[in-house]
Amino acid sequence: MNKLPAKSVVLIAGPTASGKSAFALGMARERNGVIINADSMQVYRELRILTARPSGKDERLAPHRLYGHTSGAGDYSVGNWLKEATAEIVRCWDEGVLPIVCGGTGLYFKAMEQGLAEVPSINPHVREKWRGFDGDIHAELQHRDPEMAVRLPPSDRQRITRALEVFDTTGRSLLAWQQGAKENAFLNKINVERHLVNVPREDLYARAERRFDDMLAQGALEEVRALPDYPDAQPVMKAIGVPELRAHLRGALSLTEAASLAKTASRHYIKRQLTWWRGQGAYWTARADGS
RNA sequence: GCCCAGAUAGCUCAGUUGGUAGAGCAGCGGAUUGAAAAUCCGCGUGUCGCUGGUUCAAUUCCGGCUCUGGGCA
Repeated sequence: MNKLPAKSVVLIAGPTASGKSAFALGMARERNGVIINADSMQVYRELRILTARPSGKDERLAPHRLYGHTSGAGDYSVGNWLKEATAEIVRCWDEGVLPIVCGGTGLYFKAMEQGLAEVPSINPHVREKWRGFDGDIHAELQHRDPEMAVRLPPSDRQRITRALEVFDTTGRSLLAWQQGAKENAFLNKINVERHLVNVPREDLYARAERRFDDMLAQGALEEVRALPDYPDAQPVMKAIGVPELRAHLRGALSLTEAASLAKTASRHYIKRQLTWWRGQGAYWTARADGS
């Protein structure tokens, strides 16, 4: 592969258990690169085994950034990631090394490629108010922000909550905020090399299932036992395997049942990732030159 | 060997007072702009165990058989 012009970035995306981390590692070694994490769960320091974070050995073979660098106690999300990841990319350029963004969180890549609405941070009080709201949340949105309400099914509490907290703290519809997102896309004028690591679905399923057993053998259960008792709503608590193993630790499930449920959750996740990338055809499938 | 209860979608089961059947889970498709490993939407034809009989019509009623639980010997 040829050396890319000065301001360039490599993006490596793909479903979980596709082998993208190894691919990124090989590339980083060959091309003097730095690997920047684009996985929403691998950022949490509490979960190394369960999120299949690169090992200490891998980290010694090439520089890795944004892996296990934050606590699950916080409220990390796309906005934080985009800010940190772009800072890391710029730093790579300054140092003359190749930034390789690698991960499986489609939304993170989308935010980097297409921009993210610059919504001010939400007042914690307002956030709490809506997350804990007990009544007809969709009716509340309908009342304040009918435009968003039409776009969201009453069952999608998460997005409705977001729309409400944005409207409540900014006085503007989330829709209005989202309109301006495109212009600030970070990768607009940058040389981008894309790789979509693809593996047949059956293989992904089989690998993910085997990998979960490996995780257990490596001490995933201890990792979950050591996890502080954060509220269930914290993203870390939703990592695949955490709810299942916690249920086992509290005696509600046998280890076998917990493992089986976690494997099912992995399959669901892989399926959603495949759907995501299929849908991103315009940005990826056409431009990715594969592995 | 006898008695009882089951046998319906890949799995767990519901149901049809006789007019060929439906939920949950799994699976598949889709959406996706600050919780995204999250959140949400859509998709259900399967010899209703086999075989005779009654009936215009049986998965549903009756008989026999097979298998699976449980009980009695």
